[in-house]
Amino acid sequence: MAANASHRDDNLLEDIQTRLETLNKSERKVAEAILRDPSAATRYSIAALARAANVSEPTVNRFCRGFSATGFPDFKIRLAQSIATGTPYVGQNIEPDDTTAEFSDKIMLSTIANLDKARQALNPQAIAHVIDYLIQAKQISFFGMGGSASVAMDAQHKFFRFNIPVSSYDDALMQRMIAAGAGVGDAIVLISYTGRTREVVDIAQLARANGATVIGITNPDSPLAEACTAVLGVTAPEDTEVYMPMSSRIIHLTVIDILATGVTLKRGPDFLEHLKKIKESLKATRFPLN
Amino acid sequence: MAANASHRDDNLLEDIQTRLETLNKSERKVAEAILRDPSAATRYSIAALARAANVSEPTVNRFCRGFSATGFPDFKIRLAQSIATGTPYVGQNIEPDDTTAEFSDKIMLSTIANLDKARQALNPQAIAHVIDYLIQAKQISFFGMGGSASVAMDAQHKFFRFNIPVSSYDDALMQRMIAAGAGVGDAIVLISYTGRTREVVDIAQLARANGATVIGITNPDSPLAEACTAVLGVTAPEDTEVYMPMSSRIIHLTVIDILATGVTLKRGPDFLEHLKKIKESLKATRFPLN
DNA sequence: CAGCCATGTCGTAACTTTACCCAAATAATG
DNA sequence: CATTATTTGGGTAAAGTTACGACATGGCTG
Repeated sequence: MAANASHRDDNLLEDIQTRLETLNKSERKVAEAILRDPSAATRYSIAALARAANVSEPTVNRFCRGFSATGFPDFKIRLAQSIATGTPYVGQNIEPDDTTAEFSDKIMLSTIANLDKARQALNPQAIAHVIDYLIQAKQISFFGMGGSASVAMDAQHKFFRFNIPVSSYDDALMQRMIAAGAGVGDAIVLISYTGRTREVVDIAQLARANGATVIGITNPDSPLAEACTAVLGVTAPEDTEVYMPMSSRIIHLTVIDILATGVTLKRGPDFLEHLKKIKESLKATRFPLN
Repeated sequence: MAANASHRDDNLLEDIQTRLETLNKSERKVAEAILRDPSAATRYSIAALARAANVSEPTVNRFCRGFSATGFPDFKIRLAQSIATGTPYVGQNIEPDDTTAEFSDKIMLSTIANLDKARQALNPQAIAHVIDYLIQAKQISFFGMGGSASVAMDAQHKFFRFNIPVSSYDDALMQRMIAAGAGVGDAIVLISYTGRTREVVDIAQLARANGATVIGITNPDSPLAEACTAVLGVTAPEDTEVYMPMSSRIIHLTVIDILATGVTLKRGPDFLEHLKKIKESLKATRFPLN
């Protein structure tokens, strides 16, 4: 896992994109040639790329060095990895005249990219702590409003399989009532994209004052994060683009998956039998596979 | 977008792993040398790799050709992509004694891998059709049961912003009632992981018999898929592993994102104003940024 | 108009690939 | 069963590419 971590964080293509402005004339030509068709660039020789960019070979070489590669071949390897990480459309927004194939791909890729960013930002220690809290809880409530309501509901559905009492609420009043009645031994998981919704922060403070364990799946530097016993930070991807959907829901869901898996693992092997029974119980409702 | 699709599906590292048995003595030495440290292999020259594997340079070259590369440099590029595509753990299941960091990473990576598979399998034409159906609909209902209930709910939340009447149901009886009362001009979107739940198939047939447009987001070869007017196939990733969560929900959600975006785009620029207003309306509920 | 930075030309070194050859293993035949 | 074809696996060496460094030139700035 650590082995290739070093290559992970430097998304070369993104770098090229952002540094485009700061480059001088001929290096920009190289950058543009690469961005025009990044995957083709990985197949070019230095001579071919030089020709495509209308510059000389050493210029290409210097360009590569500028991006802290030891030379052109090294640069190509890094570029190849960067492409595979899935960013032909890095930063490229959805345009009104995109074809269905284009915007579909952009959405998929940006979702993937965001998940990967979240993966890198993951804090295993914090996750381990939250799992411990959840295991100790006598009762768990998942709260989410607006777009996070469905995440809370999904969490309930997943945690339902452990035999702790679990509920989810998308209604502010219900949430407030639960928070008011909560106490030591109760865990409340608050899911919020921004972590800035007043109502949600209020509820967190109320529950915590009553002695409940309050867990936030939210933006790490937000009022909500401060109000929680433990926080799983999901740095919100920028929401500047009109058409781009929020991928935060999807990251939140994946975090829920991780928590549920963590709880399952801690429960030990005898618990697996219980899970299998639940799975079996669904078979009767289905058409058999041929 | 199509440009790099060709390289996408061939996971070289996996290939090497599986074909290891079928290789002859010295080619196996090469394979082993690569597998010993794949990311280091991308930095080797052909001579260095030959030395590491105790074979001659042409042997390495022949090995590369065996994996349908045009030569060693091409092979290295493909290897680099294969590593970046994120296969430290792909295929590797979660083990009971995994650390938090390990299983978290595995879940993230497998989710990403599944999303990428879905991306490749995407059928833009089918998506375009479904978008057309949704735009023409006078009313849209999203149906999902069990784990898909939250997906349906999320879809409702997203489509709510377009000013068509939208609802979502996770209750079989309600779904049946809606299906019974549906008619031409109504669109019903059924979300199901397996596509084999009897109840869901029934409902699809009922709604369709009444003239409603029935859209399935489900497994393409399933009874449900056959009962629908249009299907967005999401080939279900294998569900063999006990600990691994189903990533199908996440794929379904992303498909919902794509549909919602498609509808937004078709609605044209004046509609963006409407969306902005909705966004603005939420500001009052939040703590300001600083 | 002097100096410096940006860019290109050319030659060389490193690397990859091809062509050729030998050895071992396998199959075939007397 | 032995001996000889034949195929397969793999290495050596030379030819062909590709990339890199040193140096030269041209354009821009002060």
